[in-house]
Amino acid sequence: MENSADWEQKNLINELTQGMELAKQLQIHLNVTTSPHETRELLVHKILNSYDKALSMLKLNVETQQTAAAMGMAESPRSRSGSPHSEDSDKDFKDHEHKHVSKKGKSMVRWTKQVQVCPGPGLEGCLDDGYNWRKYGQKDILGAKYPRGYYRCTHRNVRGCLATKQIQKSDEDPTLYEITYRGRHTCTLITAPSAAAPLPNKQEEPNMSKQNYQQQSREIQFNFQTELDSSSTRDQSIPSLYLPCSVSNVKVENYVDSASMVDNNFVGNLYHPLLVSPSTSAATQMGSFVGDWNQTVKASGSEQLMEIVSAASATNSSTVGLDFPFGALDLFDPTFSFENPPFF
DNA sequence: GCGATTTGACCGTC
DNA sequence: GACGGTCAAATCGC
Repeated sequence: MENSADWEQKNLINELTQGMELAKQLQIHLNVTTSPHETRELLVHKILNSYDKALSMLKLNVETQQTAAAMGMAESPRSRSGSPHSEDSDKDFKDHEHKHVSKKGKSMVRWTKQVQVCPGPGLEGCLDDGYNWRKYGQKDILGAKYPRGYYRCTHRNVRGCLATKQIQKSDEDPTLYEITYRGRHTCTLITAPSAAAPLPNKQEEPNMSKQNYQQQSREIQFNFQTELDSSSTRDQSIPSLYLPCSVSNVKVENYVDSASMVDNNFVGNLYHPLLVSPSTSAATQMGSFVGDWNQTVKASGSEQLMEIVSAASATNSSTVGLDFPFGALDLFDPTFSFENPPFF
């Protein structure tokens, strides 16, 4: 077992190192204006593949450990659960869900993101994170001027996606929203692109029409899924999508969740439409994780990419945990920071 | 009619 | 007991 672990670790280091080298190459190509677009894309694909492999290794490892640990996991179902075996997928799921709910606060991945929205029409669109959210409650919070909205993933009933989020408007600045994400989207792991199509809910509808957004998101997700599934495919262009107009500050409040890490799919989350833009590819964003976790990367416009890549290249960390729960975490926010680095 | 939202009530945690 | 989180019936909108 010990040898096997060493071997896996070496492979992991190799993949991560390779990813870093590729990121460096990409950086060079980005500095050269004459560099063909295809070359950059190719590098992006390679980086993605490299990190995908690394992630798979990590996941496999974690999964093995967690499966054993989960065997003896205590259950604390809530009293209000209905019949355990119902034809209704909703009820069926709820019963399952109640076994996790009581542990949610402590064990689920939770992170907060502050979003400064742009005033004017389509304001709520800035809050969009690309996922389908359904509001299930609203509550006045003690000491808060504005009520807190509770949202869960639309695919919760059908696919058991446990992701939820809370939106709280700031007291001081009404244009500032604090969005707390809990859990991660498992719907994006199981589903075909059409099923996981991100679509802003009514309150967060962006300027783009609902239909267009949905279609575009589906295409993007599909394209990227295809890309990684078949690394030989090189000639597909990277789809583009607008980025939110928000300025965010992200805090990971409770990173390590062994249970959710098991099904964590970082690469899958990279298909997230908002994680894709012409100027900032998912791969280069991944590079930012290789850097110092205490570092706050601040960048804007085209400089953003370079700084993030630099952060990746400047650090020689090969033991970085890449199993991120940041499904909906907006890695493209011009400003993001992590408190309590989740690793090391 | 169906899906999403609202809102009062319930439950668990501290 | 207070508070936050969730449920579920009622309501709304397409």
